[in-house]
Amino acid sequence: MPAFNSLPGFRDFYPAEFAVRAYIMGVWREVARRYGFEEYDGPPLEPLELYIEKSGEEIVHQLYNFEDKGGRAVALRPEMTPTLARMVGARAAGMRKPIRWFSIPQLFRYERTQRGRLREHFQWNVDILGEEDILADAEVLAVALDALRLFGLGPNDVVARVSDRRLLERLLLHAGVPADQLPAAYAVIDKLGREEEARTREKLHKEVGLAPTTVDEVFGIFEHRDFESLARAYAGVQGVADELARLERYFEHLDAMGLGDFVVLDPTIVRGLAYYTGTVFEIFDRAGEFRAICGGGRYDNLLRAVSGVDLPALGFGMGDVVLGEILADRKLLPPLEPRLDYYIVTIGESERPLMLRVAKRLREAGNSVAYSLHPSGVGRQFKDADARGAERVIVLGPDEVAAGVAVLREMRTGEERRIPLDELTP
RNA sequence: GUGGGCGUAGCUCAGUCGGUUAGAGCGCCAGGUUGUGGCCCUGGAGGUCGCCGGUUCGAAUCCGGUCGCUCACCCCA
Repeated sequence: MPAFNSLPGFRDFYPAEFAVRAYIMGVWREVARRYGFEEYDGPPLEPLELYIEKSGEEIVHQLYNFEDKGGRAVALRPEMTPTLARMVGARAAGMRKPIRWFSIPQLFRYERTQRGRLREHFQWNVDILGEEDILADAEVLAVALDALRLFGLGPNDVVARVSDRRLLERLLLHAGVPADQLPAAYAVIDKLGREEEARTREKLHKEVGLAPTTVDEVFGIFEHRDFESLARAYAGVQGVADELARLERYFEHLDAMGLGDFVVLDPTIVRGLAYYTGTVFEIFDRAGEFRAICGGGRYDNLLRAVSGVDLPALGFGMGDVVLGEILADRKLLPPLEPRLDYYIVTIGESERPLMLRVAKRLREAGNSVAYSLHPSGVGRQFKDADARGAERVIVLGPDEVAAGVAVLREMRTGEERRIPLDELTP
């Protein structure tokens, strides 16, 4: 038994696990690049106030927070958006809009671990700041969906459920929910689908203070799951027609990007975070086996709250834990074995200086090269080459050196040929 | 915070109506094979059976406690 283990909810990344992590992050970076996003990062430790300001005191219970030696209340970042808002807010005046940034921070939260939830994870954050047009909303969702496509997940595997808090606000007000009870109502509605309807009804009544008839009205909203139905029922309500029209454009944009099959309208999606103000979405596996893969939306007021700069913004977070589980479950992780371009086998110790010169030359040309670090039998060296995934083996022995050549073996086919030594050495 | 399940080799697990020295497969190391990998054969290293205590002539096995992992609930960025 080892004397120490990693802390609960924290992962060791042995090479096999690190290869998965690197693959996932590689796809994230590639898709961000394709959409023209720039990478940034911030401090993993931030002032505790940065999170309390936005989400309330109770969030402290899920934070890794402590007082530093200078007496500051600090916290390990539980999410990236406040840091982003702080950074952009500080320099917003001089930055060309819209700002398209992404980051892959490691985030922390102190919670009981369970499937898909650890105490740390890496989360791909993609955000657009300084753009009000609904095309920005579609663009952000497209980035998330395109990444999932590149991982090999199609519209039969995953679905983005989309809604808009502005629309829901109009509908809830119409149903009779008091304006000052909207945040509480959002919090309860966010649970729909995760708990029984009777319980949600009870909470709306007892915790939000809605009359039973109002609760019925609220549930009436969620019986409509498409534009036509919503429009028929509520088009006459103040503002609803405009909100529906904007959401329809959102869907049209995604359709034009070839992503229409991934997206459905779902008025019950509100997201747990308090700061969302417009479109909101969550991406799930269609089978419903896993937690949400990705969630995001528009938060037009957060920058003003954090930095005093008024800048519309939106974005999403996609974690590596749930995504990794789904990719493993669907067998979509590519082979991630170690590999080498060359392995150099020597017959005797006298060839080792030549071996090192050859390796230097090959490495300078960009190849990965390895060899035994101690004298060893030829058979053993070949075993080592095979185990390390060498594509080619170069054999250096007295016969070859005397003839001024080396043997080059293609490990996949077993084909061997002799090549002049001066093609391998400076 | 609540409840269920599980802790035996690096990994996956067997072994538990208490009974010599705790096993297998895979992996690892080495040899068979100082000039050619995968397959095969042989050998080896590697365990305080999670920990503490109790019952007993005797505990991996039974009992109590504890820690850890895990699943679900709660919560959820």
